Amino acid sequence: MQWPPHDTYASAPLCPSAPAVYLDASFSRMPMRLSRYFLPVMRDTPAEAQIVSHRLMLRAGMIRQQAAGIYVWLPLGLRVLKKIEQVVREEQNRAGAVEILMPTIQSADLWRESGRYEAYGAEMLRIQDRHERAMLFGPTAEEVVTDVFRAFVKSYRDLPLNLYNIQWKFRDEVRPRFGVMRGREFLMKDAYSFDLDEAGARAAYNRMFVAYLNTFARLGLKAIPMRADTGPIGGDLSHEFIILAETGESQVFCDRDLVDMAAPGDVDFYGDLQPIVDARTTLYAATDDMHDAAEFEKRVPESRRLSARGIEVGHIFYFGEKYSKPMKANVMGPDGQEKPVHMGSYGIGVSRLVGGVIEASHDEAGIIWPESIAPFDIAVVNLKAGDANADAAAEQAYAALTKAGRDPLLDDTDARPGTKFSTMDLIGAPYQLIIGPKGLEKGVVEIKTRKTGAREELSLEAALNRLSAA
RNA sequence: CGGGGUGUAGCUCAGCCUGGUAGAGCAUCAGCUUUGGGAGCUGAGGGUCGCGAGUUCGAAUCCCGCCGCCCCGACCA
Repeated sequence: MQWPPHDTYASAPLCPSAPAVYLDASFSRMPMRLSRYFLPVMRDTPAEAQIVSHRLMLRAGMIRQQAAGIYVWLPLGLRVLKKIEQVVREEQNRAGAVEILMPTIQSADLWRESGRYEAYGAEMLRIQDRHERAMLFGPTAEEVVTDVFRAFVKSYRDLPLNLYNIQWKFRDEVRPRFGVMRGREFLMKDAYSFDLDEAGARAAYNRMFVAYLNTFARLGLKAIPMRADTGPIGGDLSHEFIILAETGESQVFCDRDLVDMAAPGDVDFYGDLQPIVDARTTLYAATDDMHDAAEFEKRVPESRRLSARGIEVGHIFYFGEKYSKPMKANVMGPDGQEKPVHMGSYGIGVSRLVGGVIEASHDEAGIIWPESIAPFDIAVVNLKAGDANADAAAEQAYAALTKAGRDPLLDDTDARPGTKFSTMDLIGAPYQLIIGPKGLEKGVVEIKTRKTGAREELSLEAALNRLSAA
């Protein structure tokens, strides 16, 4: 096939209707008009979906199941996924972690070194390449990152180091369910810290702990760190971050005071983070497998005892020399002695969070996105496409909001008003700017706040000022 | 992996028990009428009834095998 000359691409806009300024690979801003978009919403609820996030993601045209626990991400879902990914990335970077990208397909040999090739059960998807070499679709990446580390880092002077990646993983769950909340293929942020000793590792752990608080807060979630099982390693350095939702997978118990504890926000990640961590780990909080009813009642006054369902959205873990020792990831210490590096790993289920956010934020009509990750932040609804006044006002609004750096979706289709309202409520943009001929005759448009349902009539100019400023 | 379901039009489902030419609503397309919270009328298109092998004159329906998907449990980011 003959490819067009390169400058054909260079000169042609990727989408004829979209000025170059629209293009943004991070999806942080990509205004769209519905007539040119792909938004296959469904009125009926597919029978296979049981929980609300799964139902709403299917109905809103965010995903399509391709096989059990494996999904196609449709445009609307992909936008949210990318926006969550970007929030996670920014907070990892802020906490000093450095992004890499590791392969999805890994060599079995690495896993034999750590001993996990045999230890990992049927959840690991084992595959063979054409040379009959044993490969696998990575369920996690400790081995790969340890291999990277040992190849390049030899001295304590290069520590601390935290490498993370955001990559698709595969775990061949016996029973995938809850849509993307427990798929087999899932997008995960996994970070790996490397330190000279346990004290250094604890500081690394605290940085991720705080980064997680900030990350989930930016996603509009109240995430509570709960002590998790540390397994054979022991110690107190493992926490699951749990969001509360009625459909949560596990029962959790905690002190109510933890629920509304504010995120730390701007902190010095290389200062002392221990007080921040302590403030959130001294109060009682446990998942059912770690729960101690007697201790719960002893430590938490009855009025503050909270028993609820929770969804795990993050997990941080210190595991010391578990991988560095068998894989010989050693560093030279200041004392001239070579020793295995101390490691920790820190996961966030990025694709799971899409479902998790919906579980935590929806109503009968559909999804209610937090502004930070909404696929579109403003839905501009032209109630009567084809009406000259409505068209002009809607186009003006769309252009102004785009220019103001917002991320609007313009519904310029000729569907009926009721259909438009239902669709926009379903896909959950935080604000709807409703423009119709009747309002324009009176000189007003309407702003509807999705979360509260509050509507306000005001002039187009005032509406644009308000929505541009946010 | 144990237990229980289910598979019929894009979606939700009826028909299966008791075998006899494939159905409804929504969606799609055309036309007309409508137009501020999922419109109405008329017409049209759309299905190897999951796959395979049986029984039978005849199978969506009965028998056997396989596969997919869902739910409960165990397991899990």
